[in-house]
Amino acid sequence: MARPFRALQMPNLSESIKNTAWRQITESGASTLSLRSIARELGITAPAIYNYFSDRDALVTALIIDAYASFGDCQHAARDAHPGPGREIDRLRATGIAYRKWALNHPHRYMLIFGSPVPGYVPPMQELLPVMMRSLGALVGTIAELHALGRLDAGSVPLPLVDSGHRFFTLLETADESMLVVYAVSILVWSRVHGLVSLEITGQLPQFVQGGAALYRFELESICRQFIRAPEDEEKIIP
Amino acid sequence: MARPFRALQMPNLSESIKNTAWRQITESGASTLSLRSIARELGITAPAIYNYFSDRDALVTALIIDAYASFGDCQHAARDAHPGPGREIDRLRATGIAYRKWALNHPHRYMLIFGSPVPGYVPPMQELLPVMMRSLGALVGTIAELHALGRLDAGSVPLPLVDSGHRFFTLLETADESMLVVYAVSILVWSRVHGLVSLEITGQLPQFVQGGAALYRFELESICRQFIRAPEDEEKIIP
DNA sequence: AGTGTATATTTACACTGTAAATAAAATTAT
DNA sequence: ATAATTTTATTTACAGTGTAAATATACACT
Repeated sequence: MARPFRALQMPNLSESIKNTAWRQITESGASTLSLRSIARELGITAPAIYNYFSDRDALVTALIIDAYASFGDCQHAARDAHPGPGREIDRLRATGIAYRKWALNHPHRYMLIFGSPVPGYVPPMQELLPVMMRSLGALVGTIAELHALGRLDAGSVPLPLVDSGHRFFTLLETADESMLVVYAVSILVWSRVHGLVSLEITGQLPQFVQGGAALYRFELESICRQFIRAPEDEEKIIP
Repeated sequence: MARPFRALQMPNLSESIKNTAWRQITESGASTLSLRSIARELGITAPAIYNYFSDRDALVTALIIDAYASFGDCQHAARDAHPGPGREIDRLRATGIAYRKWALNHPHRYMLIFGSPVPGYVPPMQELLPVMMRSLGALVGTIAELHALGRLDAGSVPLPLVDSGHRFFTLLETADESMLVVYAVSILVWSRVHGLVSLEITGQLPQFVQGGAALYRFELESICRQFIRAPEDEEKIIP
């Protein structure tokens, strides 16, 4: 007996595989992910998965892409909740708060995309870079808005040395030189929220501090204080 | 045939096991660590390791403790390279530079202790906390010195809410209330260097920036600028 | 109807951690 | 010196993993 006709019971098996994979990941961590256990839970055999994902790594990559999409959606939603001119700082704060919130809600997904994810898995960057860029686009975009308004105080931040041949360079929508300072500041901001959030998620912060929320808010305000200068109020000065 | 007499050839097998484990980790990552491959490389059988480490997790824990010791030694050596009063900021900078240097020299060890280490491994915090505290003691100590000199500008940093029953509380050498602000600032500083270093190590920074050194130096200076105020120069003001 | 392709199965192999029983070497006690 | 004991390694075994190969069936198209 081979291939009992299940085609009507499991319409899109590819999605089902990813779903149960997520379930197992959020339940017992990304480390115990196993093709056999996924197949067992779905009532199929393990090699059947190879029709949908050529590899275990291919499945992990698909999961990572989904995670980036979910993360990016949250980031953009938070930013777009404060539209209009004059509310750039609100947008920056909102993306910051949403960053930690999403990470705490999906700690395994966060570690899957921003930490060292899975044993032996090396992320295919050329495939992940687009979704990664898009997910961080909410932050970068807001920083760019502040820069355009002349309200970005980057200090003497070292500019990224991006060579034109680098693949990343082609992904910049507006690749003009003035954007480099935006990317430098974005990276610094990203690294700061990532540092605090990753320590909190991996359980190394609660050993010291209960309630990472207050510490995180303080850090967000420090970031705003360092990189944002007050509006120029040109009407008041010029006349 | 059982137990060929090898006792003279392998004096301290426990150390040899850890050494080859480190070799395999630095060679192909902490994920591909395998008791069997360690045994194979040492010319013994896999179950023999169980005489020295009750578990695979026990071996990983031993490795983590060693990594903390190595990291802590570097941190303290960097700090102690600038002794004497009036050089507190040099000590802070030195520990910061040494932090990144050690992490880049031992990326797998860094991820082993500060990232999500190994599949299915949950770190026994009550065992790791002492070495962890000691390794971060160089930073905390320097921050405490600055605080004692009245040069710490903590702003309105939220204080850690440590309950007296918490095990961490008993580990503080000087558990007076005034130290809480020192710990809060230390955590913030730690999270910032960790954020940048972990992004760089996991290969997510080079996609954007080549040369994380300049960015890291900028971040260290930002940290100093935020948390350290100029010395009071009492001789100049009072008379 | 017949053919072809997609999808699943079975089987198999090389790996992993680890438990149990066993045996020899090393140490200690008599 | 001989006997008993402990330490340290062995072999064997089991359950689990990813994945390659061959096979067989359901479905779609000609």
